[in-house]
Amino acid sequence: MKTTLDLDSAQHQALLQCAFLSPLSDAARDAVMRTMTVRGYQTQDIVFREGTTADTFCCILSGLVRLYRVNIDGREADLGIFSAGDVFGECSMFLQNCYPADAKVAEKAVLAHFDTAMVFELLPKFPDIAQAISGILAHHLKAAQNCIADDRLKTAPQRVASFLLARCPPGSPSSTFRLPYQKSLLAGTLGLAPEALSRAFSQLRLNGVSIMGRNIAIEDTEALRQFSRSE
Amino acid sequence: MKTTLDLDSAQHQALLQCAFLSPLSDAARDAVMRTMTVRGYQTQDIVFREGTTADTFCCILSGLVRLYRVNIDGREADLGIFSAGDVFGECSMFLQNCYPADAKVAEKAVLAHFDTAMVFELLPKFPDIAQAISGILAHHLKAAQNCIADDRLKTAPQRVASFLLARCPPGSPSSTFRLPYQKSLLAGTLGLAPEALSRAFSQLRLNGVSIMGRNIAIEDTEALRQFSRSE
DNA sequence: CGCATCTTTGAGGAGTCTCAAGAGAGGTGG
DNA sequence: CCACCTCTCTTGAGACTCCTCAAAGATGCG
Repeated sequence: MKTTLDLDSAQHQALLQCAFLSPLSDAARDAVMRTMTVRGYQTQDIVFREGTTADTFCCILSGLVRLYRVNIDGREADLGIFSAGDVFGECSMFLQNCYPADAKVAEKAVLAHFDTAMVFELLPKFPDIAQAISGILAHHLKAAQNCIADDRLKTAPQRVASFLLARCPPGSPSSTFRLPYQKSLLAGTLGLAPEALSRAFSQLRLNGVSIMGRNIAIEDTEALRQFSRSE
Repeated sequence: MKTTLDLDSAQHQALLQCAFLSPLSDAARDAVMRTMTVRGYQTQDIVFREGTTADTFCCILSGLVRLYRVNIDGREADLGIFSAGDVFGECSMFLQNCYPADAKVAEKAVLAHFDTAMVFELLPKFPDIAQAISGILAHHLKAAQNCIADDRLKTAPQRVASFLLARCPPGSPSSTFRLPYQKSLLAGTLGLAPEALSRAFSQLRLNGVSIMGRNIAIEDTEALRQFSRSE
């Protein structure tokens, strides 16, 4: 394990509890950790670009990374935002070592890189590695399908409501929390222009949602859930 | 291998060349084939429903299957259409044995079912099985990401153009072929109302595409590719 | 405290959906 | 072989959602 940075305890925890490492046996974890490099990034740094050779895939130890596609005109479509403990870029391992999208740092980050080729070599010896990666892929796939379904079936305020409900503790009748990142980023992941997100929030005020800067208070989660499904 | 139906040679070929079985070693293939059941379906038959327990995942031997999500109002959003040789429902194996969408037969089909629990048991013994499934998941994920990006960056005519170009032999300056299924199904997979697809086709006539029923002729693939990326 | 960045609001327009009606294709039976 | 029926597809008109551009108002950082 080669680290060019000292990790704090939260970063260590993110690493060991991520969906890639946490299900592994000790032997498999040791083996993949030997292919690992840790690197720090500044906001706006490019982690990788679509179509380039995939040498590594990443686990986020801290910070935020945005995955997106770019148009020929330079317009961008967000595929997801990843935060501490998330794994991304792993699918390149099964796509001819080619990244299927761009990844850019959205907030100063520390990333653990695993060597794609070396981990691939380990698959036959440690069956639990492929299983862990399958689990990650399945969750990413389900998230992408959720995104497609929401884009096609829900209006902007309904999508925002779904997003907010996903970060309420399940079962609680009301909830208060802070948005995990700035609103323009959130707008992107929901497939909206920033102005549309702003207007969606205004409309949610009528449904018992208070917005003060990044702080959100939801009066009645059950009523909001109702709204998020049909108006 | 338990078959309740006789398979023709095309169905046999679809089975053996599918992304699940074709990369496997003989021993692994034999093992998973022992968990297999083959069943015939009529159009509109439900293969499985979102949220139900996933006993099996499927390989299509012939026919068409539509994967979609349903709204509380009954509105549907298509996640994909699968045809002979395609595998679907495999992600349930890593999602607590729970299907993430509905699957319905769109055209009279014969499906090979693999037992989810039994195949899962085989993963430690045959590492290539998890690897094959990872490959399928990665391709499904990339397709879903393509879908999100196209929905957000392209207009209806551009999405239709992309779809048509994807079924032209690569490198050919012009091309003629038949749509793989009826237009209302195609509209669904592109996230369009049937009327919008019809209007998109009208507009593509101005870009050198002839439409006669299901038969398509593309005059200049390169020009159409240009159009599909930016207007 | 001042500046840069992010967010909100307004107005206008592009794109797609819905509903409704007409045209076409494909299959069935006389 | 043709008339008929059904199903699919096309066309039109109007409404709605969301985007774009522009400017004003917050927010946060040095």
